[in-house]
Amino acid sequence: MSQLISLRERKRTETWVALHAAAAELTLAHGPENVPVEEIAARANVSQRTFFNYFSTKEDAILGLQEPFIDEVWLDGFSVDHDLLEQTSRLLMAVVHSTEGGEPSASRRIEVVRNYPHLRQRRFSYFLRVEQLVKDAVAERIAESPRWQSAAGRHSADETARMVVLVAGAPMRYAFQESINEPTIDNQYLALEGATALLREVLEEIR
Amino acid sequence: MSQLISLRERKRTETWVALHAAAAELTLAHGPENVPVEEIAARANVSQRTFFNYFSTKEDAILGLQEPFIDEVWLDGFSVDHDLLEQTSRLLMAVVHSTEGGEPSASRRIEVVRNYPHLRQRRFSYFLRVEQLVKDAVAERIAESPRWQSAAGRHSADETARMVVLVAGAPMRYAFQESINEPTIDNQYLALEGATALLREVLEEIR
DNA sequence: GAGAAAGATTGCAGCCGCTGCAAGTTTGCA
DNA sequence: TGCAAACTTGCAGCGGCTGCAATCTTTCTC
Repeated sequence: MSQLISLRERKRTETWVALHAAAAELTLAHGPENVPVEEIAARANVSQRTFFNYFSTKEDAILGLQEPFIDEVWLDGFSVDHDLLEQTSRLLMAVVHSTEGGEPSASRRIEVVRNYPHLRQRRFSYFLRVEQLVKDAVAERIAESPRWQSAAGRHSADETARMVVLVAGAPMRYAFQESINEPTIDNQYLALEGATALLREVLEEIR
Repeated sequence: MSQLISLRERKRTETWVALHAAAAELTLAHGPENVPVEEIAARANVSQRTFFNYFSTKEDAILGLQEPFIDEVWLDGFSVDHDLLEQTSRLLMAVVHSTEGGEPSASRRIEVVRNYPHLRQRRFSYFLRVEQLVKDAVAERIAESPRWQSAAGRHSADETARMVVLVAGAPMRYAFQESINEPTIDNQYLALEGATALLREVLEEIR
């Protein structure tokens, strides 16, 4: 009864973490090009073959990326009729935050991403998958909302949701970049606050 | 006097085109995984080694990507005081359009991108570089504009420009996706028109 | 128009990321 | 305790990509 999760499962996440940590640390020390997968695996006490059972790519290991998912809980207070922009923005952030893992790895990841543009790109293209996931969730809600059915007119829920996510994603992209440029801002949520405000200002001004 | 460009230069772009064409065609025929670089090079009558003198990556060759740049001409009518959103959007499109080359390769590229998600991601991350380029151009203009100096208040020109590009980039990302989903729309400019309109509607509704 | 300089192409040898397979080991469950 | 499912591992191999040094082609200069 003490073990809510099986030994197997525990072991698995353990080596996952070990591999990610090893990959990130070695990368920070020597640069991604100078760190063979073999070395990463060795540092985590597994074979090279096992490494590729956990990550399909060396870059994924360095960044500690895993399949994004949406926890139903995050959708609890979610209403498309109120502050849709900010809510969607937060939902995006929640997904990224959960799959990227908070913990000490956060600052490590930021430093990695800051130093190596190639990895930055990888992270952004990971964000694309997240956006798609969120888009589907939002589209579903919009489709159910009476308000949007009349309002959005000739556009489908999916089309509208896609655009909403694109706009709502802007603060998050911005926050990504901000955390790269502004090392002192560790907490990306902070950057996100500022970005959302800035977004509103820009939209106001652009009108 | 007949040769405004040197023979060397002509030859170079010739084999560039040949390589890109070979890569794209073979990919459409057999899928990117089943097309070794050796085969692409052979079809373009060059050695494999030469291939890598032209493209740093097989994927780049398939998509025909090259370093993005901003032609000064495109900035002629550009004013940050009027329709900034649409103008920036068009600037983004101009850059992408010029570097991706119009010609017959356009429809080929769309098909490639539609069929292979991995290449789609590559194209998107290419778009990131374009955005950064455009951001710098816009930031410069904003910095010079009296209107923005008073308006944007506590944000720097660079910050503001970054956000503007992010929002203005939304229709373009949307158009990318649209051209993927809606095969009949060959001309991405058309998709862009619709996307910009949709963006305005969404912004209106979201308020 | 000859010869030097600059640029492009090529083969070769080799590193390393990544994969499929088949055998071995560990964990979960009845 | 014994079987099934999950996980690890070694091995052999493909193929993308690189540096290097030799050769060939275009351009420049006088």
